[in-house]
Amino acid sequence: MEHTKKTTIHDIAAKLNVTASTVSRALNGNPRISDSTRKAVLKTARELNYAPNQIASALRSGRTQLIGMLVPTINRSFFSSIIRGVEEVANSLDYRVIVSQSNEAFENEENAVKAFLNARVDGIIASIGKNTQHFDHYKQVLERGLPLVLFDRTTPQLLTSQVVIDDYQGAYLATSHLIQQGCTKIAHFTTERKIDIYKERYRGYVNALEDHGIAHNEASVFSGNLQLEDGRAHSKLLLQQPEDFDAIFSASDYAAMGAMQVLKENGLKIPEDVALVGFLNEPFTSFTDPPLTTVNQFPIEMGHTAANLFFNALNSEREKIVTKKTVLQPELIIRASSLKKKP
Amino acid sequence: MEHTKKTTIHDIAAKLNVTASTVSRALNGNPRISDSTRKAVLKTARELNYAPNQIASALRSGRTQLIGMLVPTINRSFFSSIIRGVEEVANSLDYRVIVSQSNEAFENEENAVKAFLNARVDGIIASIGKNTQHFDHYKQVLERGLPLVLFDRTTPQLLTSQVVIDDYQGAYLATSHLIQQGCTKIAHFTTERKIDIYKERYRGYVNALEDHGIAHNEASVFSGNLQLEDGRAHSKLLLQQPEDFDAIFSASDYAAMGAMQVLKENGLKIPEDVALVGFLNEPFTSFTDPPLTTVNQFPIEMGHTAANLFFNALNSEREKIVTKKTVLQPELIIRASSLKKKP
DNA sequence: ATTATTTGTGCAATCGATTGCATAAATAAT
DNA sequence: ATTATTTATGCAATCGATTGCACAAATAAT
Repeated sequence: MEHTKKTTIHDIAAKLNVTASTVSRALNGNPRISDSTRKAVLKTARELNYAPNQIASALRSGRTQLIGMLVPTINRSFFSSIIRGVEEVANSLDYRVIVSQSNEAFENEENAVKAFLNARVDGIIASIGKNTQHFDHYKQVLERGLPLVLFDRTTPQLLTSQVVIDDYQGAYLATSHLIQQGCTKIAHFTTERKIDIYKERYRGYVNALEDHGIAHNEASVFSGNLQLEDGRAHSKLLLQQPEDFDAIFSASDYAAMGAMQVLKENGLKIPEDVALVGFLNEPFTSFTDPPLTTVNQFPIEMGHTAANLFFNALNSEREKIVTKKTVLQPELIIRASSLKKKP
Repeated sequence: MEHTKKTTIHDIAAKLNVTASTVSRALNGNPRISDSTRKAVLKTARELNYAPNQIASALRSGRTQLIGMLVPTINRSFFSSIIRGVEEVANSLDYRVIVSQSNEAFENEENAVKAFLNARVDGIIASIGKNTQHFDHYKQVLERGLPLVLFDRTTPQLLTSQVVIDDYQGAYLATSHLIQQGCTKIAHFTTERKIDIYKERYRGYVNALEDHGIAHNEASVFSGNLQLEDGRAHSKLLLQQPEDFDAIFSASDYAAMGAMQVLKENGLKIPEDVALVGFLNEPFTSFTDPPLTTVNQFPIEMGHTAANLFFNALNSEREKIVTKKTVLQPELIIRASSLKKKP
């Protein structure tokens, strides 16, 4: 099969009896090209169905129009929505997004960043893995003068732009809501992991209790991996404890779901006997019975913000890169699992 | 800030008093290089922290190690899982994946393919949008001799490798299962859209009924957009109809979920009064009450398969590209929503 | 010992677009 | 009419790696 040979600026140049330089300048809007030449070039380019070879352009100019995007897991709603958000902004500016996943493995994370650098991406947008040991690979990115934007899972050890949601505020809203619904004995599911976001949620929970004059009892806080099974296990313990409880605020929707299952299995009514609030607005939360109250993190908007920060950094003078930490406000989505009073 | 200048093969060459050609050959395992030189080159490369400039390599060799991947929507579990699957295989072979989404808009689809070609990807893996008007943009890909793999939403109009699941079989399994559970009046939710996969599911439904000697009644088939609201609407109609029904097989989990809601709102018990089966194994299906029986499409495996077909095409002689249609077998995941008899 | 073959490197062109510098032609200034 | 300036284009190097061809040195064959 005869492959359509791709047209280059040289083909256009030959047809018009000018040089490739002239064509290149005409196509790039260089003002030193006469109107007549420019029009002729554009016309011929269209006729020959010219498409620029971005690889050649990238080699010469040093800009590939590629963004490397690293997430722990591609097929988790939160992350895929962020990718979506980044893609939307990037594509509108004629940038493309390369995705890689770390699967929470430090080695994968290092390799992905290296691969991005070898592919000569113009910068990186990433969420740090749970098992990250150090940040040397990210520092290399910064040393090369490339924009680096961290989202959701960030670190103060890197001086670079970041986007997070206000986890404290989300937890505070969630807990306050439960209190407003008349709950006073509110358990909390969290994790030991040293990731800031969970500490912040814990802090929001504690502060909301205190601000409403409720003594916070450390026996009501359960630590695990925040998966469905953890939520189930914590709930069983709760049921065995002598202390009563009338609500659970879980730092993850999955663990909240585990709680919902166990509570229902034990004949407890939600929200009448126990009110339930999760975190993250996983897609399934609107389909549980009852639907689960949760905290929306606006992942698509987070993606937009990350992309905007990226392009800010990209377009600023290297010396003047403004590193900016953007904190998005979460939203409490109130559903039946916590709604004891009719509003 | 001083940016670490990237080392090139010329730096290595200079240090060893050889030429760049020799270095290039040594690094690429060309057999015409002596062992001693090769070792020296590798050693120096390591010392200088050399990383190849893939852009330069791509320009010369014509291979970018990039795969363009086009999906309708990035943040839908099915598609993000396929992306995940493709990414896993691609990364293990040192290829990177660029993702774009069409949002089901034909124009976006065309633009994405063009952008991929301009970025000089080595090939494309795509799922056709619902509103695709023609396939010229895909034909261009093939004319350039680039591998093109279609998954899930494919078309016989393009002679290229494809991966689909056996929708007919999935529907047949689902319907047969309902019959085995004792159901005889089984409604079906489908869509008018001219996409093969839904026709196949419809066919599987009808054939399963006939094979079990159950007359198929067109009044039990409801057509819509297969979203939650459609499922709700269809179910309300079903309840108003004089004919009785004891099961619903929905071609989508969302519509099945809508049915579950309406049935429960009307005091019907699932599965005792009406058994329910969906399709796609959306993540939420295991969290509904009762959990929803559905058909698993193995999206990650589908991504693996798509990637493998891609690399097969890439590595075969252009003249001999074997276009292969792979049909994956789906799995019926039986959950409480359809389990009337204890097994 | 002479010719043929193999082995290891170098030379230089190439991939396609970009860009600093030079230069011819056209226009403006004196 | 001559010089200065502007305008439009060409020349050639460059980005970094790859590769066909040439060629000297080393080894094998006669």
